[in-house]
This record gives sequence, structure tokens and C-alpha cells, in this order.
Amino acid sequence: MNLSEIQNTLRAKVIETAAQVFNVEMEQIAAEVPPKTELGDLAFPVAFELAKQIKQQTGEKQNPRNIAEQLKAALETFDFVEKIEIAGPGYLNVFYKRARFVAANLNSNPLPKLADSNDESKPKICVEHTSVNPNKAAHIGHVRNSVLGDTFVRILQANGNRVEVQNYIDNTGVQVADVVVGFIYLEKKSLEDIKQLNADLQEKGVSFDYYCWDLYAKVGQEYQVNEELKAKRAEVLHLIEEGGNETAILADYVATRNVECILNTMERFGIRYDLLPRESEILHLKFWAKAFDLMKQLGVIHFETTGKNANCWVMPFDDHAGNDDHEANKILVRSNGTVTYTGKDIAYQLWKLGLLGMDFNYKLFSTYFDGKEVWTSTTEESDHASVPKFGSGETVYNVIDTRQSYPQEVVKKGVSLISPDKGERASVHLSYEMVALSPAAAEELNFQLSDEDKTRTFIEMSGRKGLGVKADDLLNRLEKNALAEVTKRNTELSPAVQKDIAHKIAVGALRYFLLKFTRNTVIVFDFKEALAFEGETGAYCQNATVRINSIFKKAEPNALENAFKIVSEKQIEAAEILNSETEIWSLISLASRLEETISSAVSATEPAILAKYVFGLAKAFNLFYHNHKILIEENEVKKAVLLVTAEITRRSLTAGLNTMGIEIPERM
RNA sequence: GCUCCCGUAGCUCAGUUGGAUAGAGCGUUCGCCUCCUAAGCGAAAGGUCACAAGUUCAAAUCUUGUCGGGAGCACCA
Repeated sequence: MNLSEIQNTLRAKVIETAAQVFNVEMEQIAAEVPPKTELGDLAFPVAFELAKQIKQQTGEKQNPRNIAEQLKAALETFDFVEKIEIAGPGYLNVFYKRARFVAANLNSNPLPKLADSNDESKPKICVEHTSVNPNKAAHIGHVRNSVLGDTFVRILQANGNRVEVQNYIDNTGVQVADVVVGFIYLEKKSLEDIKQLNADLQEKGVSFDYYCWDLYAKVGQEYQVNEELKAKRAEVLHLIEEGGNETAILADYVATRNVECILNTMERFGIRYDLLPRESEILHLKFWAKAFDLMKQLGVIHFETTGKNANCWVMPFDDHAGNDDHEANKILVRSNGTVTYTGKDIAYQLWKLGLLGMDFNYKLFSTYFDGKEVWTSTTEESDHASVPKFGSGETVYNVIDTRQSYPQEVVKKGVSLISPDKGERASVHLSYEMVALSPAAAEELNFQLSDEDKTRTFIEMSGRKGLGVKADDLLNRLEKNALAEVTKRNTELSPAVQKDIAHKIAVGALRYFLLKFTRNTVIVFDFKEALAFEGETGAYCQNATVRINSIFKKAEPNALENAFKIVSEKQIEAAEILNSETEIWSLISLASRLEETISSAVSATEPAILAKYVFGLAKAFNLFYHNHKILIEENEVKKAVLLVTAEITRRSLTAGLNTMGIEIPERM
């Protein structure tokens, strides 16, 4: 029986007893971990709540401590419980049979549900993340999106869910149009010229998306002074949307090259996708037309003939009160007959949920080095015999920054009007705050600050201004710094191995840095903090794990096996150690809470919960490590208990870090 | 004008659907490598949880108001 099962059993017993003895029905009850191990392993503050309920029902005033006494008797019959103490005004503190618990969990898997995530019969969850406009390199703000999304995918899988990862490609939007304007009108390049440029850049070792980054910023600047160029934007955008012309073909080449670059960047971070749905297919396969018909049939939108929105199709949206400046209703089709972004997004969301009644065609986009495939949408017939089944998610998570809360709300509302069955529950906006730059960081990037910017506590990154910390640049810098340390500490390792270790440390540092903040905290990016390997960092967590691994490398080959045997057979002695040295038991107890932590990260849609847990566990292990010398311990049972503790911690740390997409280096 | 988010140690942030003495990292000061890797460990200092009222046996947490900061409210995407 693992920790979750024990806790659930205890909860059920409390609820059962409350019903039997006090005639009070409780749906769920709070359980908490006492502030100190001395106070027990699990606490129920349930007696206070019961006292209140009893008073409400019978008018009889009962002392919480007396209530606790009666619950205590019922819980003590459970064979994993050593004793129950009533503390303070009426806390019910549970102490487990520690040695028995350890013996029962010698071979337990910290994430028992992970294997279920491959079960094809389970309902699917779709997660959309990354979705960087394919017109420039990804910056640290995009990486926050991707790391959050990817980590949440891993968390869902650890929780036993089947997950599909989508990265939406807005290949026909204004941002792509802007770079295309730059290529065609500023640089006077044809498609052939751009292909040649791509080859030249590759030779020079410059990434195509870096080139576009600068070009995009140049176009943005030029727009300010060149009205003629700005007029080209609408023209180009129209041609791209329409498709089947030279400009559209050129734009497709540019966008696709950028997607390839961005996928390469994300692969460095360990982030992958199943499907890249593209906006061009949403347009050309007429997803919108189908959604439009659906909405008209169901009467969830209407055509306005008078007033400000005359000749527009609008969706009523009464959650927001309208006023003179702003409409309460959301326009989906403009008076000129074109569709708004929100309209297209509703169609796309319907597809994700399997409610649209039509599908993309698919082609293979690329194959990762280990054989994993990533697919994309196409208007042509799917040319592969066995295309995986995409979309039709039971629930859809959209990882999009918090500034898009309003349109996301409209999409959710629209979908629930069309399918009240699935309702608003099926669409989840996994929102997060932006990554901004500290004025110091902006200056470090040689960016000219305006006087207004200087007064601000942070400065928003802007692709249009070319202001941002590029993802690859930052990772390169982290790898360089990590390599310097690795080389210093591990002179005997080969350069290739050193480099691999440095890479893992760099990725761990950046992923942890982005995950330790809760979603609704603005990250004010600071180089010193982001480049740190000490304190609350990924490297700290990796280091603790490497230490455990190194203990087992130095131990005799069958040390762990023997330890398991000793702990199982000599439970009385083991219990003495676990009862007297609370710090050992605290570590075991903490390490046993990974599954529970994953589950709360899912219900709160908050990966930071996992990050904080893993760090806390690494810290607890480091304390244990300094206080106990495992390999030279002379007492046989004590040594076995220490080894088992290290092993249980290792499993949870490794699984927890992997769930965050952080690998464990062989050495540090 | 309306909606949402935030205000916790010098700085950056946690604080588990209201619970026991409000925590962590950084920074500061002082200790610890004869011992499984010091990217580490220990100790000290540091708090009117923005402010006010209310609900409760119990409030950093819930309600209302005030002040301060951020974002959003397009026939843009």
C-alpha cells in the first residue's frame, strides 16, 4: 500500500465514522501534513468542522477534542497506523507504522499511473503549446510557453492521461507577411534568392530564423517612416491567405524554414510535438465555413442589420457588460464578409474537440533522430497509408499567455453554445504571465531605452522591435558556463561526455528557472538569476540525484538487494531507527509524496507545484547526506535503512525531474 | 469607464480548496572539505503578510471598501 492509498483509506474511515457516530455526512475532508514530523505524519483538522455541523443539526455544543477521541478509536484499527494523537484544540494526528510502510514500499513505483498514458482506449487530452509565429527565432518568452506546456504534458502523462501535443502554425498571419514584405520589397529577393541565402547562411553557421529576426525588426522600423511599404503589408497578407500564387509559395518557404528552426531549438530543450496544424489548411479546407453553418443552424450567432455592427455576424457575449466604447457582442464575420481571428479560432477549437465534423489531411513533417514522427496538415490527399488519428480530444488545454484571456473566453463560450454537452469544461486556457526584461537586461542586450522605459520596473519583449533574449543564445551561454565548471571538476572525462553533461545541466537550469515561478507571476528576466547553478536551481536538484547515484556506484554490487532483505526481516530494529531518527523518516515520507504532488499539479494546472516539491526533496536529501555516512555505517540494520532511504529518494527525484523534462547527468 | 491579476524579509518569489511558531533562494555576517563530489551543509540577522472593516473556534488565504502596480476590453492577430 503506498502513501496515497493509505491516505485515501484514512479519509474514507473518517467520513464513515462521522456518518455512523455523529450522523454527519461529509463529502470530502481536508488532510494536511503537520508542520513537524514530531507531530505525526498526517493531520485531520476535521473535529472543528464536525463540531460546527453537530451544533447546526442538533443545537448541541460538543468539544472538538471529545469528537476527536471518538474518531481516534476508529482510525487506530487500521493496520498501517501506529498511533493517533489528539493535539492542540482538536487536531487528529496520525502516526504510521514506519517500518511496515517502508517494507511495503521497497519496490514501489513513484509514478504508477505513468504507464497508462499509452493506453489507446483512454480518452485523449490535447495540449496546444509553443505556437510561435513562424517569422523569427524563438525568444525566452516563447520558451516559457513551451516549457510550461511540455511540462504539463509530462505531468498529465504521469497522472495516467493519454496526451496529444499540438503546435499551431500561424503561417498565413501578419507576422509572416511582415517578413515576406521585408524579403520582397526591402531586399528585393525572389524565392530563388532566399533559397540561395539559406544555403549561404548555413555555410556561415547562421540560423535562418536569426536572419529573419533582424529582418522583421528592420521592417518594423521601416513601417514607421515608409507608408508605401506599410501599404504592401495588406496586399501581401491577402495574397498569402488566398494561396496558389508566387507570394504565397515564397511565404510558405519562409514560414516552413522558420518552423524547422524553431523545432530544432525546442528539440534542444527536450520539447517535441505530435502535430503541427497550420492556419493555411484551416482556411483552404474551409473549416470556418463548416463552423459558420453549425452556428447559424443552432442560432448561436445572428446577423445585425442596424446599428454599429450593421452587416456583421455577431455572437452575444453577455458576461461582459457593453458600454459606449465597447461592445458586449463579439463580431465573428466583418461587414466586408471576412472572418475575424476569433471566428477562425472557434472553428479550430471545434476540430480539436472533435465537434467540427471534418478533418485535416496529413503529411509527415519530419522525423526526430530516434524515429519519433511529427505530422503536419496539408490540403493534398494524405499520402501515407497509416496516418495517426489526430484531434478529437476529450479536453483541450491551450497554453497561451494571459493577455489573450478575453478571446480565449469567447472561444470557450462559443464552443459551449455549440456543444452544451462538452460545455465550458472541455476548453481550458492554461494562461501564464509574460517574460519581461529588467532594464539592466535590456541594456545588456545593447537596446536603447526610451526615457519612459527607464522609469519602468520591467520592459516587455518585442519581436517587432527586435528586443528579446533569443532561446538559442541563452542556452548556448548556459552550456558554455556549465562546460567550464564540468571541465574543471571532471578532467578525466572525454570532451564529448563533458559536453553532454553541460548540455543536461544547461537545459535543467533553464527549465527549472522557468518552472519555479507560478503561472501568474511576471518573470522579470535577469541574466544573473537565469544563469545561476546554485541555490534554488535545476543544477541543485540534479546534483542531489547524482550524489545518490554515486553512492550506489560505490556500494557493493548487491548492497541494495541485501538492504531490502534486512529491512523486511528486521522490522523491529528498523522501526527503532525510524522512530528515533525522525529526519530519516521525514525524507522517506516526503519522497513518497510525488504521486500526490503530480495530482495536485494537475488539478491546479500548475507545474510550479512540482518544481517546488522536487527542490524540497533535493534539499531534504542533501541534509540527510551530510548527517549520515551511508557506506561506512557499521550497524547493519542502520546501513540498510539508510540505503533504502536513498533508493526511495532517488526514484522520486529522478521521476520528478524527468516529469519536468530535466535529465540526470552521469556526473557533475 | 468596465473586467481580470498582483501587493508577503533588503531583492526575487512560495505559501497546498481557511488550520499548529508565515517559508525558500539570493544578498549580508559567522562557521564546516583526513570522511559516499563543497554546484554542498550549519548558524545568525531580516515580517504591522499594502491599509481598513467584516465573516469564523481559527484569516496571508474568504467578503466589502481604499490606496498602489500590471494586463485586457477592435469589423488586429
